[in-house]
Amino acid sequence: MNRKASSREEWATQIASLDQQTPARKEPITVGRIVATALALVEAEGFDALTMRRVAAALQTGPASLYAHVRNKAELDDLLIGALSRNVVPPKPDAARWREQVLDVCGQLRDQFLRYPGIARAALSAPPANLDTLRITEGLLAIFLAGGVSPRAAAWTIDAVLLYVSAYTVESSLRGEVDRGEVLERLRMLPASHFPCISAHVDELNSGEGHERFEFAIRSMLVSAG
Amino acid sequence: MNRKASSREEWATQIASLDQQTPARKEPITVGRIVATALALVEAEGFDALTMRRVAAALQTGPASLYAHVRNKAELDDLLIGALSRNVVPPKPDAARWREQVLDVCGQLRDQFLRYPGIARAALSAPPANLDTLRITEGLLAIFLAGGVSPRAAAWTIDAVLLYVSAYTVESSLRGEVDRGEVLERLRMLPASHFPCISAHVDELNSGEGHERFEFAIRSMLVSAG
DNA sequence: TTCGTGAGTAGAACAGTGTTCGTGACAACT
DNA sequence: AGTTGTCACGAACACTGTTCTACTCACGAA
Repeated sequence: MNRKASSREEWATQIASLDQQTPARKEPITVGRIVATALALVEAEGFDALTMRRVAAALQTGPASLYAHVRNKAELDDLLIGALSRNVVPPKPDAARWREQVLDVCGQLRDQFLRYPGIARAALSAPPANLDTLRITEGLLAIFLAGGVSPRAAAWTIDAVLLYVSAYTVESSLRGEVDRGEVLERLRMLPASHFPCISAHVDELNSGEGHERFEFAIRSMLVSAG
Repeated sequence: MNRKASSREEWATQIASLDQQTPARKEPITVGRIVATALALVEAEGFDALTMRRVAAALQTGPASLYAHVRNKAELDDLLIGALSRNVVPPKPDAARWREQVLDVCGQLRDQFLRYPGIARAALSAPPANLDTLRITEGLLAIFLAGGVSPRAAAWTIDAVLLYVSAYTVESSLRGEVDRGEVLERLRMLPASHFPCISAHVDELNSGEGHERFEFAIRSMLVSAG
C-alpha cells in the first residue's frame, strides 16, 4: 500500500512537471542563496522577521534543509554580518586626513547596519574573530598607524569606535518604529523639581539632525588619539 | 459530576493545607516580587534564562499569572533595567573633578550590567524614556554642566557614553563564555600577507586588563568636551 | 548495465518561547 | 446576604530553533 501510494505521488509529480518547461530538478540550495534570501528578508522586514522557517519558505523548502549548509542560526547571523562587512571598503591610508578616513569607514559600516534594520544586534553577539569584520579592523588599523597613532591607542580606539557604531545602529533601528516626537513630549512632561537639568535643556537633549550625533561621537573619540 | 470532582479536589487541598502552619492563602503576586525573582534568575543564569515560564515557576504559578501585573516581557525587561538603574547613585557635582565623576557613574552602571549578565541587551532595546535611567542622565548632565561643558556637547556626549557602556557590557557578558585566549590564538593564525597591521600588533589588539579599555574609551570621549 | 553509496532534500516531530482565553475563587462593598 | 470586580491560573495557540528519519537521485565502481 505504501509503495502504491508513493508511486501514485510520483506519478502526480511527473504530471505536474509537464507544465514547467524547466526540468523538474529544483535549483540546489547553497550557502550563497541562503545568505542572499536572508539579507533580502532582513532588508524588507527587519531582523526579527529573520527565522529559519521564513528563509526556508522563501526557498520553497522546509527549515530542515537549511541545516545541511548552515550549522546554526548563529552561524547564519555570522554569515550575514560577514557579507555586510564585505561591502565596506577602507580607503588607502592618507596620513593628512586620517580622521576623515576613519569617519568614512564608520559611516559605511553604519549605513550597512541601517540598511538591514536590527542586524546590528547580531554584530554585537557575533564572535570578534569573524574574518570579514577583521578586514575592516585591518583597514582601520592601517589608517590609524599612518596617522601616527600609537599601536595601543589605535587598537583600543578601534575597539571603542566599532562598539559605538553597533550600539548606535541598534538604537537607531528601533527608533524608526517609535515616534521621535513622542520622546520629546515625554521629556517635556518631566517635573523640573526632580529633573532640573533635563527640563532646562530638553531641546539640546533632543537635538541632532541626521547623523550629527554619530559624527560628533566618533570625532570625540579621535581627538585624544594621535 | 463536575461539581463532585471539584469538591473532591477542594477537599484534597484543604487536607494538604493542614501541614502548613501558614494559612492556605498564598502570598499574592506583586510587581515587586516578579522583578525580584527575575533579577535573581538573571544574576544566576543569565539573560537568556529569563523567560516568563521560569519566573512563574519560581513563584510557583503559571505564566498567565504574570500578565496581570506586567503587560509584556518587554515591560518586564524595562522594569529590570529600571530597578538596576536605581542602584546607580550619581555623586554631587564637583566642578574640579567632573571627569572622574562621570567615570564613576559609568563604572557603577557597568558593574550593574555585568552583575546581571546579558541584561545590557535589554538596555539597548529599552525605550529611552525610562524614568529611572533618566535619573542617571539627569545626574550626568548636572556633572557635565558643573564642569563647564556646553549643554549641547554635554547632551551628545552623555548619549554616546551611555551607548558605549551598554555595548561594552553586552560584549563583555558573552566574552565570559568564550575563552579569551582562543581569540588571541586565532589572531595569531592570520596570514601577514592579507593582515599586515593586525599581525604586526596582535599583542596590542589583545591587551587591556580588567576595565582598562573601558576607562580609556570613556576618557577619550571626555577630553574633547569642556 | 547494474548496483551500491553518499550527499542533498525535506516532512514530522520535540522542546521550548510569548501571549491570550475563559474559568474559577476569593475579598470587599452595598 | 448578595453582588461585583479583581486576581489567579490551566489550557491552548502560534510561533521559534533544532533533530530524527526517511527518501530521492546523481555518480562512480564492478
